[in-house]
Amino acid sequence: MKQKESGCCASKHQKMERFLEISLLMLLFDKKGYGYGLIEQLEDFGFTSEDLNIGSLYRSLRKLADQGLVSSVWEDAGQGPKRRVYTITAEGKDELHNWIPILKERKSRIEQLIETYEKKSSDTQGDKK
Amino acid sequence: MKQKESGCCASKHQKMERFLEISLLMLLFDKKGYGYGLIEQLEDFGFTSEDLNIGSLYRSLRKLADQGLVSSVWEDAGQGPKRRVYTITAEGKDELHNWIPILKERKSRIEQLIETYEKKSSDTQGDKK
DNA sequence: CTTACTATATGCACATTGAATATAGTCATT
DNA sequence: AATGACTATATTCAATGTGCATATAGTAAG
Repeated sequence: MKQKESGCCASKHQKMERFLEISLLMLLFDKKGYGYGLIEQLEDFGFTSEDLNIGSLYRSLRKLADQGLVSSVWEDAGQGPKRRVYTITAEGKDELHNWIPILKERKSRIEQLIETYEKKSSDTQGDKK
Repeated sequence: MKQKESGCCASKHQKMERFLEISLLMLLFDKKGYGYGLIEQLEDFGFTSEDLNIGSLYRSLRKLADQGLVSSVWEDAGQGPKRRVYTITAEGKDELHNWIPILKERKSRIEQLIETYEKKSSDTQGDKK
């Protein structure tokens, strides 16, 4: 039967690629932000300049906008070029809310993998080496 | 500087696609297994028949074999067709070992997202609705 | 004017993925 | 031994996702 595209958190498959999108929604949850400026804020979620690609960032923001999860306006920054400033929508907040249980499940799956490894590797501790 | 392809856990980017590969290595850690039979064992790690694709499974096993992380032989099952039975190699065990800290980091990143959400959503609890 | 920086956006080649399909041996029934 | 159901492995294909490089352009400093 599958859960089909139920509007929320579409895509039954648990892809980690979406981690960036979720992180962006999280950052925008309580205050607006713009692409370039969000980069350093993403460090709070473990993104480093090495593994964060600027192109992917802008594409993700566009994708979120296309889905209606954020809205954007051009704002004059006073200093430097204008910025496309993003604000989360009510739909975006719903989407984020719906992602939480999925994140929790994913977390427990990772936990189980770690626990399984620790159990298995201690069982074979008396091996060679 | 980046960590480059340091032999272990190659690919600096934390892709969740590899979750299947890691799960397979985990299952093969202490006993051999074959493709079709591993499917139900994967349920222990949260894979369901809906989100597990048989084609991806065989491709992952082949990929692991290409990397030298598992080896395979054809075995007569007594019942039914022959099976390509996989066994983890020493390199495969090393790879799995090296993945553990990465899994732990990933887990803590997810935890932080969840905690951040719970904090933020409680801050705005007095909103509408 | 030119250089450096901020900021957004796009093009392209490549990798991953799900779904469908292919291949083929085995088993039970007739 | 012919049929059909099932086990088991493997491959093709189209769609999507990705990193990297590059394009575009406004602003600031000299």
